[in-house]
Amino acid sequence: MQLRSQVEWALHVCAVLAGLPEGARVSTRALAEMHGVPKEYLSKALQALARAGLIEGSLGPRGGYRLARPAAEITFLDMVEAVEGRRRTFQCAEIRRNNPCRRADHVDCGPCPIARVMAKADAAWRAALAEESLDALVAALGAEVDRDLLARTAAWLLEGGQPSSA
Amino acid sequence: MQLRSQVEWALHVCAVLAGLPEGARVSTRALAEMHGVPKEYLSKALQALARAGLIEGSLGPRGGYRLARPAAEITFLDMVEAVEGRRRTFQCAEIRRNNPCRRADHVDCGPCPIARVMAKADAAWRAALAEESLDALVAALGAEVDRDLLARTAAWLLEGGQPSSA
DNA sequence: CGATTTCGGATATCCAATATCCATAAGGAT
DNA sequence: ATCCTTATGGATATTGGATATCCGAAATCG
Repeated sequence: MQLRSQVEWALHVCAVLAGLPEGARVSTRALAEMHGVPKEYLSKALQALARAGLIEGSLGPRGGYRLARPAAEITFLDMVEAVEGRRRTFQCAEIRRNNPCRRADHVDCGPCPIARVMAKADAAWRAALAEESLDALVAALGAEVDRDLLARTAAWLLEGGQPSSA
Repeated sequence: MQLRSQVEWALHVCAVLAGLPEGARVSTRALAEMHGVPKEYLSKALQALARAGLIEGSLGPRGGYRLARPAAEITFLDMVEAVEGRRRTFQCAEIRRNNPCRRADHVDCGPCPIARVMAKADAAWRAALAEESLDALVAALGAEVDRDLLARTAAWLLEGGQPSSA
């Protein structure tokens, strides 16, 4: 049970966007080059984030993506679910119904107790993700990462990154 | 991000075994018929549970599986990890290292803050699973499921289930 | 011995994740 | 107006893991 690699990309991209001056846009190409991932495929993750209302893109030269709302109002859960979807990690197939000892008219009293436990664990995972906001992440990065590197990276992104030929 | 269907099977199988008289064995065939799943494939899940020391199989006629230790000492986490493995749901690929703005000699101060958050959520999920024991599940089933159905199913299993031809 | 059952390797099948390509629409620069 | 840049979204490989089946070997029981 692995999260898609797109989730990791999305989280890093949002962290980058949140660390830039408000309203600044960055192109998919620059984001892809920065993280060393395929541009066309990263684009799908960005589209998912945009559909979820977390970021917004604009067309044309100097176009690109920026956050659609303040980083304080974006949680890890928002970002993960935007890319990964909201389906629970455990999907109950109700195999208890296959028991040949059941009468044809048997009715279950309630949801499968096994599924209930798994759903509780799933909820705990999502709750932990919902507790962490994007701006807290940016604060942590600001405290831990070399300031010069952050500044150079921001400048590089705002210039559009290296043209793909260089 | 979906758990394998084998996880669901394993949980149901353990619940069944825990509900039987101590030491009673049930064959893979009976378990597969009861749950309506392919015998040979279910067998793989049972082997994983056995490798993890949760159940133990025995060869020969009247052979089969039984719990390897008391249901009170088996948690959902034990069962899930036995089948699904212990790899974290989020695998950090360290894509921050791909940033072209980095100096060649750059050294990170600590683990990727993004991975830290994801690991915390993963830990919350596992903690929730570790809190639920197999015997609590059996108790819940005993309280919720029709007593007659439980008794009929147990008898059916101990008799080896329907021969596959019937 | 013969029937039953687990064990584990080999193999086939299926599907979602991964990855690429392209036509289209739209915005900015000149 | 025209050209370049960029996001959008559909179509289409490619890949790897999950799913599923088969079979020989070993062990056990009657």
